Amino acid sequence: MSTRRNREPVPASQHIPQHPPDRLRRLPSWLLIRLYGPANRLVAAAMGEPGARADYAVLATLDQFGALSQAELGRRLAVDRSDMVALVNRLVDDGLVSRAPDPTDRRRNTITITEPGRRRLARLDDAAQRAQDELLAPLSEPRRAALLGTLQDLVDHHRDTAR
Amino acid sequence: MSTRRNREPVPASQHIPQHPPDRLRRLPSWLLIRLYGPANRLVAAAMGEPGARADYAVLATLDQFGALSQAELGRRLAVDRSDMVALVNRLVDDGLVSRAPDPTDRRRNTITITEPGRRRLARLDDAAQRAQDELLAPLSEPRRAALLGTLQDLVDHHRDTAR
DNA sequence: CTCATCTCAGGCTGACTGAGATCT
DNA sequence: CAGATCTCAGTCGGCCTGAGATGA
Repeated sequence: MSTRRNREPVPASQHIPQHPPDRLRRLPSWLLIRLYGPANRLVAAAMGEPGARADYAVLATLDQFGALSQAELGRRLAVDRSDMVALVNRLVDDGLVSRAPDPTDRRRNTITITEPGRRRLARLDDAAQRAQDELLAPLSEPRRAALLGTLQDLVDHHRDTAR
Repeated sequence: MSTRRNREPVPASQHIPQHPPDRLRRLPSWLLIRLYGPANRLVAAAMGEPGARADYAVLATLDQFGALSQAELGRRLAVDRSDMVALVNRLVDDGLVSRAPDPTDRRRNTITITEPGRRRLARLDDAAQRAQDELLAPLSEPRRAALLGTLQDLVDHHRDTAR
């Protein structure tokens, strides 16, 4: 086990890049967790307003699948039922979706995307794409494609497993 | 723009897998953010105690680089200076590291790994490896290697960029 | 009766900010 | 003086639990 006690010469000003230990650099879980921050920051910055990432997820889901209940939105996005209430509240207040009781099952709220919601979705699409370019900047096209496929397989595998 | 209004036949009990929209499935940032949870859970479960992941990171860093200041620990691990205080406090209380003022620069605390700390590090090494196997379960060896290299490049690229 | 849905209230953690004291 | 370090206090968002009301 490599326990070096040598004191490296430590310069006064410490703004040279400082590497993490090899153990962590070789740990996929650590790298994934470590990338959460940058991914989050870049997307948030590209989209402007706070909470826009969650808006984007809901609007994209409604655009593709049509009107859904809050519970199904939560299942598709892995968002807690409890947080979905507040999220949909905000979207309704902003006029991006509408909420109406489902006539066929009166427990449910049917959430529908509105015209302003679609316009916002289109703008957020652009922001999302810009963020990807920054996030993946050091990667060639083939490596981006390989990464995408691998991440999809991991998410699929842990969709049920998780929780 | 694909706005389908067709009501899919919705069975009463909804425990069939529900996919996220294609927009998100093709978004590396979303996939990365989405994998934070599973990665975190698996590592935490394998390591047992809560906070063990952070312990592991600090102990691995001290083992490889020798005694470091809290600030440099924070830089190498991308942990906030403020959170590092509480983290080191806990490690000191558990006897896994020792904290002493640096004689050459009295602003700094020199953090050193202890013998019990090294034993805990070895145990956490095993737990970390087990967690990787679960996390990467659906991937072949070559794909795991490719993923590792890609994630390393991304982390390296955003080490300075981030923040 | 069981189960699903929506809602609210609240806890917990990780990431972060601001400010102050100390020291180089 | 500027800048680095350590510490505390506190905010904010994501994630999660529990419980109640309503309805299938």
